[in-house]
Amino acid sequence: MANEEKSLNFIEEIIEEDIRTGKHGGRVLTRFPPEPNGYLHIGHAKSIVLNFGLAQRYNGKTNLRFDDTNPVTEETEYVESIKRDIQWLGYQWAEELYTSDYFETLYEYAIKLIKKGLAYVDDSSSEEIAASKGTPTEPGTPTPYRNRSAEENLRLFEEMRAGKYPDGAKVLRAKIDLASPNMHLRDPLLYRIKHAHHHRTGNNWCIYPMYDFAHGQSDSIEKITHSICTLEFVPHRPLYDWLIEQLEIFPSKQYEFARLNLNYTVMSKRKLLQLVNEKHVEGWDDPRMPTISGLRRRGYTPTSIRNFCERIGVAKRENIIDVGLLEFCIREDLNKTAWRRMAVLDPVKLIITNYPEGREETLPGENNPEAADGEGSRDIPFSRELWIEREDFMENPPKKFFRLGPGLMVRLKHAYIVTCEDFVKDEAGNVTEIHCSYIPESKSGADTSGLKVKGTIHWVSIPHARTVEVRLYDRLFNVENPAAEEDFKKTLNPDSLHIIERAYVEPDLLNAVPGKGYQFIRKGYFTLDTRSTPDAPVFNRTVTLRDTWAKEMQKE
RNA sequence: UGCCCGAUAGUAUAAUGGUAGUACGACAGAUUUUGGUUCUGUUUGUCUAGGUUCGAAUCCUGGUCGGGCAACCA
Repeated sequence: MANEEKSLNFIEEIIEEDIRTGKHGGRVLTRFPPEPNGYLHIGHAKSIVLNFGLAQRYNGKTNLRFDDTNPVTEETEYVESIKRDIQWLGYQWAEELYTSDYFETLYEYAIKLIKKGLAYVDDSSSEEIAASKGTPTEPGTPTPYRNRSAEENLRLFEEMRAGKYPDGAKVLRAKIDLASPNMHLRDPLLYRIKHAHHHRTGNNWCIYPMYDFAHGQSDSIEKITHSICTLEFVPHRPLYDWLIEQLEIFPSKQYEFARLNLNYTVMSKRKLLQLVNEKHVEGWDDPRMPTISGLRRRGYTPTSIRNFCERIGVAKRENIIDVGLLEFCIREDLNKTAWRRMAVLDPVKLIITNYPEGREETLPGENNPEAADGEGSRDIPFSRELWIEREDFMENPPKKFFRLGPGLMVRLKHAYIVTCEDFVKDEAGNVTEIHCSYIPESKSGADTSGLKVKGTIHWVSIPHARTVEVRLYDRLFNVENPAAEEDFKKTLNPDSLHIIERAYVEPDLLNAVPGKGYQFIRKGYFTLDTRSTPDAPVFNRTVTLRDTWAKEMQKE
């Protein structure tokens, strides 16, 4: 199995073939080209891992290029968040570039096209142009401006740049084929007028290139060898190639893969922005969001996200990945790295009747049972009165219930075996106290009792307990594919956030380090929230533990 | 009904004319001081109809189904 090679995805095959045939001298240069108009999400992570991963694998490099050709939606805040997220994922770009750096070159390219008679200024309105493009089954018709001379086009285009015309008055279009079966070849728009402030070029420009006249050209300027994008750009490829050919510039090639879709969430920036703007979530980094910053705040690790992106594969077929796979990846990582701690989220009091009042013990608890050396241990205070989880006691337990109930015996993790002898209920019928006796010879690490118990439960000593806030998250949407709904917001899960204001934790948890994952034994993985303070600690639940018992109970 | 892309277990993804495999899930069992982890086993698949071939998931043709394309968005 060690010599079994990992199979290649179709892009790796293309690259290996290119290297084999000596294309570009074996050079591999990819790019990650986000538009700075929103935060990166897990779908971008797939693209990042693909682009940067390919470069790493084939001894190449990856540029970070902000595709900032639409000044009205783009902001510096997004630039910063994008850079932070990429680095957090563990990648470093070769160069930080902006399409806006190429505005002058792009303008010259446009001039060249005009001079070749391959572009013209069109005075038609947006509606007129749309109408004249025809339909997929009917060819388009030329507008009255299609046959302007190169000289006139040159003059008009220069005037556009000079600011002589208002927004929408004129556009520059490529002159290709109004009857093309590919709508993108029906004289696509190249430049439009926007008297808008640009986050980098300020007010230097009032004309801005369209995606199709910017992306491929930028790839070419940077000498990108493999320009990898998502499937919706497949029909753009002939235009991508046409422009590079007519401009006679470096022949970058575009390859398309299927974007990531995850069930029970939405992935479009527009929809995510809507959730943020309409306050359905706390912000772009809300732990329920599929954004990189949301996942980070939730407690996901870069390793887990990278593993996820590698496991899902790369192909051209539409897909919807089960969010369970993402959860598997974070559990897999955290299981190996998270330190174990005890926390009681829904407390009920347990009194050890034969344990002397006022007596205390300090018990050792290994930090990480998955590590060979346990990664050391912390001290856990133990006493006569403990908080335990309410669900760990049942008045009338079913046969396979390996926890507490009248007469039942369990081990208190890292401590003693106790037997339940009695319990107290209030007038409403709620259990308020559970009375147990402990077996002194059963102390963890020095057990001479010879007893074997099926269940082990976690606990927190009441006099030593610290109080923290705990936030439990569930999926944001109740349906698998919210985007397919008429109104996706109607399928928001109203219970996606459950706040426990007072949970009891062992004292050492106050030493928790931001960014580190902790396993609350038997409850799940948690991490400090970014809004947590030493005076008011807040923990986010990253993911629950697998719970076969809960599944068993659900069957009945 | 113009053009383009795609179709392999529940979900993804391999097999590049020669044994349909892997991961996650599901199910069963073993281990376990976390009903966690780990380990073992089981289950489920080539959209369809033809054709080429000794042999087809793979090549060809027709069909079916899914997705995309007619923003002064990217």
